[in-house]
Amino acid sequence: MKVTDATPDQARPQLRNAAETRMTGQVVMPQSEHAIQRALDLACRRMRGLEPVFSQLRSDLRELSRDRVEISAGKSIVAENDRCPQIYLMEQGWVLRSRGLASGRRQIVNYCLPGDLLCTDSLLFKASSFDLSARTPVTLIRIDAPQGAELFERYPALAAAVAWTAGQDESMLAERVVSLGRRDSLEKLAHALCEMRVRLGAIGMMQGNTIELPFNQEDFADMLGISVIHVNRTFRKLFEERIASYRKGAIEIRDHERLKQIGSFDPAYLRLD
Amino acid sequence: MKVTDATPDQARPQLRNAAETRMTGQVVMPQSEHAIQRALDLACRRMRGLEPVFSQLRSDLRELSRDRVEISAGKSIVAENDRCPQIYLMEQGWVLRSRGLASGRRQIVNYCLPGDLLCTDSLLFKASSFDLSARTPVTLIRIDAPQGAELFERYPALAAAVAWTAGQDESMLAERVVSLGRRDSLEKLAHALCEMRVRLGAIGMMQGNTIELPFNQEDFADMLGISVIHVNRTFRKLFEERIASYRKGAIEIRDHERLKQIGSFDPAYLRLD
DNA sequence: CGAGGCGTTGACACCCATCAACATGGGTGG
DNA sequence: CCACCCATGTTGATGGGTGTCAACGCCTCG
Repeated sequence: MKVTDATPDQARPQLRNAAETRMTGQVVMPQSEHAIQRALDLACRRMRGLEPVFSQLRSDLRELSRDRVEISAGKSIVAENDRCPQIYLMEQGWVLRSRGLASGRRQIVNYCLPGDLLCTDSLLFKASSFDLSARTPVTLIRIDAPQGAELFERYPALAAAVAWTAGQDESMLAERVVSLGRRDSLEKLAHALCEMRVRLGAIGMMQGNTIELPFNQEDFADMLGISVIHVNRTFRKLFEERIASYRKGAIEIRDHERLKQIGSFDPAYLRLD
Repeated sequence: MKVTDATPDQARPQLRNAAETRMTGQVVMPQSEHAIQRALDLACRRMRGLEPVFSQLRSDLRELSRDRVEISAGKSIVAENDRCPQIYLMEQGWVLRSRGLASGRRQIVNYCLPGDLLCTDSLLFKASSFDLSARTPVTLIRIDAPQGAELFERYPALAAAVAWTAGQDESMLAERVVSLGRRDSLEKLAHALCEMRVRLGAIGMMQGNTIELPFNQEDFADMLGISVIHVNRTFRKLFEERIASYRKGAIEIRDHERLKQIGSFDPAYLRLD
């Protein structure tokens, strides 16, 4: 299901009834200056190095922003091999990019957080080779950016932000390749937790030393490339060593230094400074 | 060692003596219209979808291209945590991007071929978190592109090419994440061979059904995240099934259909069409 | 109260890493 | 021309990390 098919008209009521929401999984809401402002602030926090064009970027995104879309948890935003004709700025929630294999296996490629640009590859390529879906209720701001060359000629600041996003994503994926290829399960988990701590911290979503997140152990399994049961064993090991403790919806980091050490974590690849 | 430290002056003789070459690992050569033309042709072959700006891209790259650098096999082009102040257009050879871990393990993140843009992230970020090194003798065309916002304002076509490269790299890395996370060794190897077949074919480097490449079995191990010995066993399995045969420096694909099927290979992610 | 999602634990099997030994071949130096 | 070395490939034995299967407990929600 593609979000963009849903509501071309903007005269629609702001909230539908619950039944309709459940069926379509989406609600369209009007533009909101406050929401755009907040998401833009988060986006700019991630993109140090683009400061010179921040004001231009803000005005570009304001000019191109359309309505907001609210997607209920579990719904797909863009399906594999599907075309997503525009980009989104994330306002709230967690989004997963994943691929399902014929054998039933699944691999989570990365996760997106408030302030991230979604579907940036739609501006350059035909179709997405991955599924993009809402892990929690998600709110997106629809951005009507022109595709291909026109984007780069007319909106250089936005183009820079798109390129920056692609570059940051590439850097994070490269690090994930290292984890999946050459770290054992304990190292993988430790590294992933360190990454979450920094990414969430950068957008003000850390609650002290606890990571609040909508991942169950199966999500960790599909992200780290190991089995659910082994995720459980690995969390237990971290718990026994008093390094971190898992409970449904939250992970408490007790010994951050050892966690960094186990995961050989160096935050440079996150490109946050 | 950074290539760029070597030869600020362009008055240097075209070829140094062999001893000097062996020491520094690099030779600087003058600009060559023919070389640029050839590399540009290969680059444009990869970037369908940017056709509208090809002529602009060609003139941008011609304007910004400086001398050529020849790097001998095994030398590092950019080291981990090092700064690479410019980008390169690959003319010849194979380049590996990899990361070494403290434990001695190594992970190859991706490989670059003629026509690829190198170090594109240097235009946006401070330092590289990976090592970039020549697997064969490599020839690069140095491109003096401005960094950050200036690039997007003054050279939109080149900026588009940089973004396109980042997007394509990201897509390939996402696919590698799937392989490393959720495919067993036979599937990983089959998928990697299919990918090589298509990528080399796209730039005219396939010799019929044989892939000529500078990878030994240890390189495959570090790319696929398995051990050397298991690479050997896996190649033997492919050989026994008459699907592919490995010999030093070349791999012959005998049954391409089964190879694609085993690796669940779909070339869409390569973004070549 | 039942059902289903999620977490936990144990038993067992298998994929793959590790270690060791040997084969092969190309390059180097005598 | 030969002896030697080193990189690379090949094969077997063994063990460990991890996957798979099964069962059970807890909690939430309808």
